[in-house]
Amino acid sequence: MNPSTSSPIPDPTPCERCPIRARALFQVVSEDYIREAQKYRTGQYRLRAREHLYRQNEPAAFAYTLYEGWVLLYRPAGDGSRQGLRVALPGDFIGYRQLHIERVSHSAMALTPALLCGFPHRDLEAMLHDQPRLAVHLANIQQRDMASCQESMLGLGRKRAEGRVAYLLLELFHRMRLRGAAEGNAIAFPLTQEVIGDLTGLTVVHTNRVMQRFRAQGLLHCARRRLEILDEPALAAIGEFDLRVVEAQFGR
Amino acid sequence: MNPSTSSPIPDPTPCERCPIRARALFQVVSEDYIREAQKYRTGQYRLRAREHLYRQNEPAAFAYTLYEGWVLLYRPAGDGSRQGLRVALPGDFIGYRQLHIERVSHSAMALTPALLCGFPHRDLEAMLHDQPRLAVHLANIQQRDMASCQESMLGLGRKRAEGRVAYLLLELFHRMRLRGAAEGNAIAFPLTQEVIGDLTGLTVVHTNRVMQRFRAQGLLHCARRRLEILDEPALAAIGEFDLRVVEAQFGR
DNA sequence: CGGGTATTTGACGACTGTCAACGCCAGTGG
DNA sequence: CCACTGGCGTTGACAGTCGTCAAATACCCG
Repeated sequence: MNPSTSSPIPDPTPCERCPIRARALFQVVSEDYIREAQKYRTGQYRLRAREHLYRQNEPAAFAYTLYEGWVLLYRPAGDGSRQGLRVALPGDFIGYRQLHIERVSHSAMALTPALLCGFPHRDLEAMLHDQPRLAVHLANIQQRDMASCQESMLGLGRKRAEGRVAYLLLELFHRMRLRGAAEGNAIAFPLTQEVIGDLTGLTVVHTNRVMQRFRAQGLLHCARRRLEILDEPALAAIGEFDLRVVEAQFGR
Repeated sequence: MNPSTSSPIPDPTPCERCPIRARALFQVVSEDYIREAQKYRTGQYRLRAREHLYRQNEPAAFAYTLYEGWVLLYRPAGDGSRQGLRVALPGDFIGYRQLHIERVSHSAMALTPALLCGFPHRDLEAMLHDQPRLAVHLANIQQRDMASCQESMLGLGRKRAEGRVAYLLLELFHRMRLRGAAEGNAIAFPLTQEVIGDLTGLTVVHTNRVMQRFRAQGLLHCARRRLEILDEPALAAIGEFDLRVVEAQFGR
């Protein structure tokens, strides 16, 4: 559980003005408005691997755009385990929460060194009022997350271990591919089997057995923080993975 | 699976102008605006129990406010089973989907006779532009649904059968109670054990065994479409149910 | 009263978790 | 260069939760 010794609030260090356009959220807002707002409101944050961006029940002050690295969003469970909710990849929008409500419902931990742009909720709300298009876009982002969340519920409730793992791996592979980060049929892949287990509702031990079966059947090759998809049709069948759905959700 | 014989599109019959204020979504919009918009845009729909409001992959044209009855939102699974996503109760907002994207990701079926207010997506989008407060409010509704969805993921991935069922029953009881629809520690409860199984990722048979154990232990009494909570503390412990969380999400 | 729907029961087995231990590998420090 | 350390992956034995199949019973509504 949350160690009471360490500060619950991570210590991201805001740096110079964020150099990148916060693609995920602000792409629909006029450039002028962004420039105006970001000039004094946006900070840049760096996290080391395993560092938390925020934790459940913290008063959340910022929303973020992930620029570099992978971040795990998860819900801590009562017994000390955790349920992975989503893996945020570069370009993703993180940490929006109900306006006027104090606390975040989940935790966010960097899986790799990560670079993020932060934006205060307070200002975000103001921008929503000034820029209706932004609000519509935000609603769409949320709706996309929602569809992904429902897909996960289907997996957790109705698929067996192999199906859940196969789906997760293919989803991550294609999300990376869609942002041009694949090398052929391989991607950089920083997830440990423990994290895969967290995301699929499995134990490490069982995750390991599934991965080994996949490897033995020549479906994939996963080692040294790289994942190579060797037999996508087979994996897609096992995981009931539909590329068109993922492209519609995460493609653009 | 979906019987190819019956029309995939249900046949809701729009009636006279919706007499109720669409509380869930439009409560923040000026009364004048609502009157203006609803005068010619909103229709009323009636469903019988088991009738579908819409089905997955249908081109969705409407969003709805549920006025009377219970509606099950679910994702059909490949093997003909289904994963329940959420139970919509009177007052809930249903069916918003990504603007500009054609198809709904899930299905919605009435569990009881139901009465709904429909609102075309096209007009909703226009209203979002005109009424920024509405957009913020919509984002909040979505965020609330998102938190509920994450809670479900935690349950499906990390709790065992008894915990999932206990949580579901308490959640539904308190959601009904919060809208004044409880009689003491009992509510009208139209869910069959099959639907409970759909929502908790269990089979009917196992759901039945869990329910019987609860009954044998004197934790609840469930029969004749009524649910009575006899030992809430025990159920809350089993389901890791936190009333404050649910009140924060569904209260108001 | 009859037919369909919902609940219940039993036997059986598979999937997955638990516990405990071992091995591999990279980074670190001597 | 080597020993040490911690993280991660791997293995085996075993238990139990939960699914499957099949059938009987209870309930509801026309």
